[in-house]
Amino acid sequence: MGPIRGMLANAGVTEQQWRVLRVLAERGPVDATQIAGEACLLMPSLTRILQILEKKRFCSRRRHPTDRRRALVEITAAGRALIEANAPESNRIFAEIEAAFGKERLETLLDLLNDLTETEVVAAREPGQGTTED
Amino acid sequence: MGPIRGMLANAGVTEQQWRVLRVLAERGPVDATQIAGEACLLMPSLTRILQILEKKRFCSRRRHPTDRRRALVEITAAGRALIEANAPESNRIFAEIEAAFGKERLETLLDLLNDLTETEVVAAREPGQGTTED
DNA sequence: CTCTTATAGTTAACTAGTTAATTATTTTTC
DNA sequence: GAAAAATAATTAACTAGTTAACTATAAGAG
Repeated sequence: MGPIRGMLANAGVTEQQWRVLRVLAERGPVDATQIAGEACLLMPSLTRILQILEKKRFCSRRRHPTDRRRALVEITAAGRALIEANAPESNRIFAEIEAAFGKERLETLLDLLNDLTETEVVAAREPGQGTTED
Repeated sequence: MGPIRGMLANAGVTEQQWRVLRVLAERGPVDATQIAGEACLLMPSLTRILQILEKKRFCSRRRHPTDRRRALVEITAAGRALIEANAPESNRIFAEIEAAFGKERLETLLDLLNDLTETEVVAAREPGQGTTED
């Protein structure tokens, strides 16, 4: 992520803030839990990131109309401008990495990582005490 | 790393502290830069981790005999005891992951990750201005 | 030998990951 | 419909990643 981080540092946002902004740009107004899922963030991290993005005027929040527990988060014009200003360079860098590393190998890598995540959860169970299952 | 972290939490250390302790146990007295290299940590992180480990009496430091800039860090008996108490379970968990995920696939994954790290560095160079090279 | 440069390590400031506790609201159950 | 359980989000406390600035010591150049 080095090159991407450098570019984003110039734009004044971090990698995670950028990821959240992209979710907001693509999905329109969404609640925090959905952002967390799509941006791979835990809720406490997301809470802080949204506070920062709001302070920077890159997003705004309002109450969910029918469920007052939820927030509806929306990107602002400034946020969208930031995305549009940096998306080409971001895409260029990713394309360069993909080309240098090999598209197939990159896909293999991502597949393996996904599988490993699932594998670990299974391996996390303590052996020999399966009282509720089976 | 979930299962490992759970085990280490019981032992009162974090993943990174554990990694540093293992380097200390395997290498004997070493300077901080070498620990950072082997444990994949940046120096500022390592500085903090060593301070914590020292506070917990799991390691100690003294001056390097010929270079007073360097520290020589060494594991204590308590640190070694912690390693010995937890190494079997740690190895068991890793073996379980390896078995569930597949030894070959795990090796492939690690190889790909190493390659990607190197690839990214190359991709980081700005294109079109190679004045010093070529 | 002194001035410059490089190296080892620390500190500072900010951001994020992690777990647990907490608040507010909604849904379920009796 | 009220008590209990579940859910959305926040806060707190701690640890670590990251960059930059800084201190102390060592090595090299004149």
